[in-house]
Amino acid sequence: MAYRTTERTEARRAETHERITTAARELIAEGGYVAAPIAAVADRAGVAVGTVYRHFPSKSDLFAEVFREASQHEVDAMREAIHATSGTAAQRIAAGVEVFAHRALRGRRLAWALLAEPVDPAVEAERLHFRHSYRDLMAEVIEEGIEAGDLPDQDVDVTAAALIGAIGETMLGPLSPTTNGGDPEALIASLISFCTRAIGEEH
Amino acid sequence: MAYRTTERTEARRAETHERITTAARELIAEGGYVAAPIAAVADRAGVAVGTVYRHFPSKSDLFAEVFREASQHEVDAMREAIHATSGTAAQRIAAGVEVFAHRALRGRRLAWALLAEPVDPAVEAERLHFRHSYRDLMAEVIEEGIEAGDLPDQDVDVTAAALIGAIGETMLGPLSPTTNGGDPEALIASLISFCTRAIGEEH
DNA sequence: ACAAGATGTGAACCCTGATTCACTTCTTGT
DNA sequence: ACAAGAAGTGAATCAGGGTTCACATCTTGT
Repeated sequence: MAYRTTERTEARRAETHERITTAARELIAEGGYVAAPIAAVADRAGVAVGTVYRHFPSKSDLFAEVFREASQHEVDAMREAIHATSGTAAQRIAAGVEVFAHRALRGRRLAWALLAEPVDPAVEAERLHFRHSYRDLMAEVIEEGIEAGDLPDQDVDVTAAALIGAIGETMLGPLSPTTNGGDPEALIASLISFCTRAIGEEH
Repeated sequence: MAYRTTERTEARRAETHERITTAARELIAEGGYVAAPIAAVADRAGVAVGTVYRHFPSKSDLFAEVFREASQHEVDAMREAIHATSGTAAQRIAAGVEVFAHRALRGRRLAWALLAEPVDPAVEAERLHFRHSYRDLMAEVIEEGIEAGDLPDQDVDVTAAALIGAIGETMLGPLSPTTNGGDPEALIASLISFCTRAIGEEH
């Protein structure tokens, strides 16, 4: 063989790869999926269209990866907040919601894209996956709350799913690119009250 | 003028119009939006493609109308269930959820399309509109519950939004064309418990 | 320096599905 | 019966992006 990729070459390849995903993420964060056709991504990344296809078999794959990375970030942040908090289930969930909501508000457009914007099925599948990750976070806390005797018995999975739905829907208002107005902080406080009641914690 | 549309002609036109919307709704109910390109709609309705465009300025308009009619149906059903029920706020909301969930389960594919399937912006706008209708139903009941002293004071709009999110997300599981399994009745019961706790009704 | 393989290029291609429009057919009023 | 307007037709057109591929350039091992 007259060629074997060396470390430096692989690093260069990885860098191009990342330039592409970064470009895609930025475009989505600015204008959503419609604002990110392959040509625009390539342009922003400073490569040719064909290069994108040297790194990703299809547009779906590229966006699935971008989506996955961004979502994982958010899930990790929420997990960290929950794990860093000790106290009742309601307090821990409150911490998670707080972090989720604030991060979402800071990067509204991207949050909206991750949360609700229409996407093609491959990406939708990723979305589903991460919704489940969020549910799992909630379920874990609730489970522990029940075992500790702080929460009444309940179908943990339903409660977790419903909480995630509640959080998502409530945040949709302030996040939506069309709508806007109202005090986000008050809304977050109300949302946390809702969650506290919903898991059945006495106050 | 040598021509003035008469009643019979207008009726015929209305009938064609309806044949088209019905065909579109049926196709969506069977395979979602992707299963309903204009050509397929025209075919099922027994008209030519061009005829569709004599009745609707664009595909978006056609689908917006179909979506609107179908959604209005569902909202009306829920409203009726709520108004037909007397009792505490939780009982009335339970009745609404019950009806919503059962109707959705009966027409899963259509419900999924109305609730969550990716659509173009014009239709998405309709979706937003009807989400608000649902919220308003919830808000009304909660408001009355607070006034009657059955419910603790709370931000009615947030609670209403969160409830709708919770219901939607929870139903997504059984409705999703991909996923399936579990006992829907048990899930609905758990969902109603969740809603009852979430509005803060003592039990 | 040369061969072989890897990476980069971007104009051309293609596919899908919405939309148009010249033409036919049907209705109505005289 | 005829003119005028409305409704219906469907092949042809168009548009927008994703995807390809023949070619150029760069890297590595001998």
